[in-house]
Amino acid sequence: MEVTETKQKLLDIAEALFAEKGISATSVRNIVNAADANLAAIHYHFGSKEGLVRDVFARRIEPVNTERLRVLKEIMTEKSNGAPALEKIIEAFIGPPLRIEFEDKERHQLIMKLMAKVHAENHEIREMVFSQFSTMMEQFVTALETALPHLSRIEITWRFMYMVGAMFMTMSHKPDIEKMHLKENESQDIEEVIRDMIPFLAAGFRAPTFKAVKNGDKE
Amino acid sequence: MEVTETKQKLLDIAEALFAEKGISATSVRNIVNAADANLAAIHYHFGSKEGLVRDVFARRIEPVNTERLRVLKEIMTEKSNGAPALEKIIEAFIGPPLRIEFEDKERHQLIMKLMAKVHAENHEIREMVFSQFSTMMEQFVTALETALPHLSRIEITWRFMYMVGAMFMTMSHKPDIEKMHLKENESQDIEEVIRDMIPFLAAGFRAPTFKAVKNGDKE
DNA sequence: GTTCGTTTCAAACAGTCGTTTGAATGAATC
DNA sequence: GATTCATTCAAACGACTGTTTGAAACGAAC
Repeated sequence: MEVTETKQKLLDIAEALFAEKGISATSVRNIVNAADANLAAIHYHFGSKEGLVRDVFARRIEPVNTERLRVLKEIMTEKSNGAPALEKIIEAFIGPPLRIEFEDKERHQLIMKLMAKVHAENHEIREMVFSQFSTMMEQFVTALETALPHLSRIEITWRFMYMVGAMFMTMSHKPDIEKMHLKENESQDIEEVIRDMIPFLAAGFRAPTFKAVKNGDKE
Repeated sequence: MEVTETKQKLLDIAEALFAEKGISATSVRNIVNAADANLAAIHYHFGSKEGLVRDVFARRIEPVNTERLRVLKEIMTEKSNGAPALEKIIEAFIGPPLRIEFEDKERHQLIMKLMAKVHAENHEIREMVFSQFSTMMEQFVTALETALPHLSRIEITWRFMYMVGAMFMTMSHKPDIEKMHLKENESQDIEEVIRDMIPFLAAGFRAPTFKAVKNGDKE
């Protein structure tokens, strides 16, 4: 269908430009020029620039969160032997967003930078992303509560946020780290990166709280 | 001196607006209006908007990094009994930026959000911040190498980035977490937050690598 | 009291911003 | 072949962007 071709192209190119320069620094003229489309195309297809921004994000976020919750549900039902494995919950959260590069090889860096950028741009976009995020987060925090009975809910929430931060850093700075430590144009396999994140995060989650250490608690 | 008053006011208000709306979404007219200054004031005092942006960041970043390195040096010289304490290195890194709110109570949230926002705005600002950051980071990674002999330099770099991510999340989402778990207008003491971050991060740093676990290594 | 250097001011510069308009296109339906 | 529909197009809208200008205001130094 030739109809959706322009729309698709606008989404793709807008995504790339947003990731590169930021949303408010990217003009609709930048986008339509790069997409070989007319200036009015964005308003025809998306109503406004904001509509385009919303669609750009929605297209990426929704499948990631759906996959996260699917895997989490799988883990929580199959935990026949007591508590669910902490490592599996972590993997269910950080795996899907980091792994999308394999469906979309060429522009994985762009998507990742874009996702990391959500936290800086405000508008209603941040609200939209956050509303989708917070309901999913609650389910993960609840799952983590069963795996980490020594932590209160607020303590788990804090540590969950640390995990989010680690994930974002990986998203936006994987190429920088590779540039520092690897040979030119060499790239670390994302599965390897995910595998190496998990021991760090799992050990962090399992760590006794400052309060527990102070009181000399065993667990 | 009445001279610097306007300049100071511009820096303060620009900082607040940048943190609130982002840099490229904040116009020089927004700033001078909020500061009750003339439109040309920014170009008179800073040469350009970009000069203002640079000064806004430099004013906050330099003292933080100086303090970080001062404390790190202190730790590394007093480690008479073998390896330096991992917890102290972590504290030297996350403490100073999180603690600046006590020097600047009213707008601590703004500063924090602004810092977290650096990673999204590109320009030469990101370069400037990153160049200041990377030399400091190298010194911390080197210090961590002595404290964590079981990790390679790239593994430490990755985990260091996770720590940076955790720090940024704390910077930009502390109020959100408080809103979720505390009574209205109640706020968590930043010293308490720092204290609770350290066990998480220290345990993460100490965690054996995936490779080590797979090979059945003891340490 | 006049000169000097610093700072502030109003006004205008050329561009760019997101958005709107109404006509032109082209393929599908009758 | 005419009609209908979604899509594209060039042109213009007013508002806003960062920057520049030259005059006005200011206190300090002589």
